[in-house]
Amino acid sequence: MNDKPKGESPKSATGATMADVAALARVSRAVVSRAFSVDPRPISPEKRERVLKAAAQLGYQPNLLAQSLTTKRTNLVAVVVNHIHDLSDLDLFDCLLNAMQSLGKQVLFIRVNSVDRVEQFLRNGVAHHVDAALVWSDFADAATVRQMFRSDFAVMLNGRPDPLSPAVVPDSTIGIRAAVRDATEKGVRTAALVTGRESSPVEQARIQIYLHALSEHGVTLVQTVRAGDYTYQSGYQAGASFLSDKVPDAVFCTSDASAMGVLDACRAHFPESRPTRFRLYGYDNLSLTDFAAYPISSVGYDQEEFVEHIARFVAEPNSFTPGDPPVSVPTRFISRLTG
Amino acid sequence: MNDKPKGESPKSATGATMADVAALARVSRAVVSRAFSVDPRPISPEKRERVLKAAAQLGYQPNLLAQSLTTKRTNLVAVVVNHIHDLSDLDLFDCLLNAMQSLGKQVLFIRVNSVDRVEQFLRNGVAHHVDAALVWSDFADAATVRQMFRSDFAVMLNGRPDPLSPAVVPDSTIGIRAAVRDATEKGVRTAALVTGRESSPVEQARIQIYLHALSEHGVTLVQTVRAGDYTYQSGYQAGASFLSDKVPDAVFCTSDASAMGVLDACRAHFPESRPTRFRLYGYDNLSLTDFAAYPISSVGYDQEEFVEHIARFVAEPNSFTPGDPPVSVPTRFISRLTG
DNA sequence: CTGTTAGCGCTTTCAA
DNA sequence: TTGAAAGCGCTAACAG
Repeated sequence: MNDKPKGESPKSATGATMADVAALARVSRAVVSRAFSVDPRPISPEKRERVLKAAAQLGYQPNLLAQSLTTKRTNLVAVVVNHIHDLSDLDLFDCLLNAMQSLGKQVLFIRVNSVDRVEQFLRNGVAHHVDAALVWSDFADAATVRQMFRSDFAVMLNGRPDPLSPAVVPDSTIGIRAAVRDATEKGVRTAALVTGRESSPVEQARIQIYLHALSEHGVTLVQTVRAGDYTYQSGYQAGASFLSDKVPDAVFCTSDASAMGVLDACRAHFPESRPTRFRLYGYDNLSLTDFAAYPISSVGYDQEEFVEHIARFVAEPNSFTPGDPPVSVPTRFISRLTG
Repeated sequence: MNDKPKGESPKSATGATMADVAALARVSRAVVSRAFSVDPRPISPEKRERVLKAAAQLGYQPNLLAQSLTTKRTNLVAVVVNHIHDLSDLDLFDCLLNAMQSLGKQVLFIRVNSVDRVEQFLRNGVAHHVDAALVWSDFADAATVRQMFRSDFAVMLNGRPDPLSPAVVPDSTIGIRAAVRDATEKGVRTAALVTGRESSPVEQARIQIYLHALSEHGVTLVQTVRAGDYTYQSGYQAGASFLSDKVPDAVFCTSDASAMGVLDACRAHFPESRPTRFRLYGYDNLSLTDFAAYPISSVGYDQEEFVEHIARFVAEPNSFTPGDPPVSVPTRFISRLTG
């Protein structure tokens, strides 16, 4: 109890500052700094004790913004997305948020649904000072991201790898091949492919893998339907293609959302719980495919595992060496009623 | 083109600073500050021109962290949630993110799925310095939030209003009454209520409104099923209650997710596309209820409108005066196949 | 309109 | 081990 701190009085509006604590504990500000430092710094136990006590008394909180001015580290991580409409995002982001927070990072969500927004963020915001940027949005390549955020550390998750940045990508090959194999084992000989937004590199790659897997297993691709984007609605429209007499043995969709649309479009005409005229395969393994109404066979990866890789890169940036190949997370085939 | 800036050379690692620009443009740092200020400050057009040009040349970006050290404003807004599992979140957060960014704010997502996490955030992070906290999580009251974030500006969206903080709440009454009225008009006399996590004040209030609306319309509540939380799975389990011969005329669920579960549970036994033995009403008006498989009559509010109110509070904190009542956003009833 | 001068709250040499 | 002092990058009076 120091009844007369000699520094200026704590301004409750702003919160107590280091100077207030230093005055109360009768030490220098430097000592306060050391007392709060995470890595060991020279300080006598008694003084540390005094400081901590004084801090508690004043309700002192180190100002991390001020801190970051000198340390150049903000404990902020940016998550850059096109939007968060996609159902698949929900499952992932909760997991991600949790992981980042466990690392002591706080997550800045940045939505860039068009390229012209990029400019806006260059002007605006604290975003420049994040420790790392986790990039889902495919609006930009790694180079752009690295300059957009002053951070030199971007983790690419948008299928646009870059030798200078770490990347994590699901390895669709395994899962898709398993799906196609499953189909052939059930007698599928012809197939249709329902694709999403083809400007996305991820989608491009996925399509190639399907094409390859199909030909590899001797399945003839008789039809390709561009469904516009990964939405239910686009899938529903695409579904109209499969109502005629002449339908392929199987329909592969590059997203579960589209597959759900296809399924419902068929149900609108033939009220079975699954399309009996063809087998249906989705992609993403949305938690929704566990709902009874959408028992869609799908391809997915372990999101915890995916996020773990990201977290590792964030926690130990040095675990990445320029030139390292993208980390790949295996996918697997999940069989459900439609497949 | 100044071929010899007289200040220190720009350190490309950190990025150019105000001093670099000032040197290049041959003005004082204060002038640079003014040139970049949003609100009008005295500066001659020529000098502003020179500064902007120099800045462009150097790729200078004002450091908003440093800025906030003096201005006490960070342009950061915290969104505090329990988690982002709920399907209803998806629709809302994208909208919110967009709105905040339009205001030039960046959004910090903070996930506090348990009360003990609060402590962690008190120690950690930049969160203390946000300009505003938008609170969905019901883990804490306004007072706690106000001290958790040093910000004195919290917007309560969790149904825990506080005289000192603005709040926005959906006015469930309108929509729920409309739903019940719709039911009675269709001959409903008895009803069951499927409830969610009752520790949530929002849920508590919602239940009361249902009870009131039911009795008001002369509908007898014959059964209440606690479905645990707002999930499909809990709804599915609850659905078992409605498979016997003796079922109520209508089942009201306090969330669409539960209603979807109830619907599928019934379908598992009676393969109609809607439960023919009772009418089914949900709540939230999830975009999923527009999917053909879940044509659930529901109660919802206009999310754009909801978010607009929030945005207004953030943009003009003074539009709130302590003691003001919560802003309420009307809900409406959306009739679909099941209702 | 402009430049000078203090800070904002904290970290980090560098002597003591 | 400690404290003084010099910044980090920027804003905000205050004279001129």
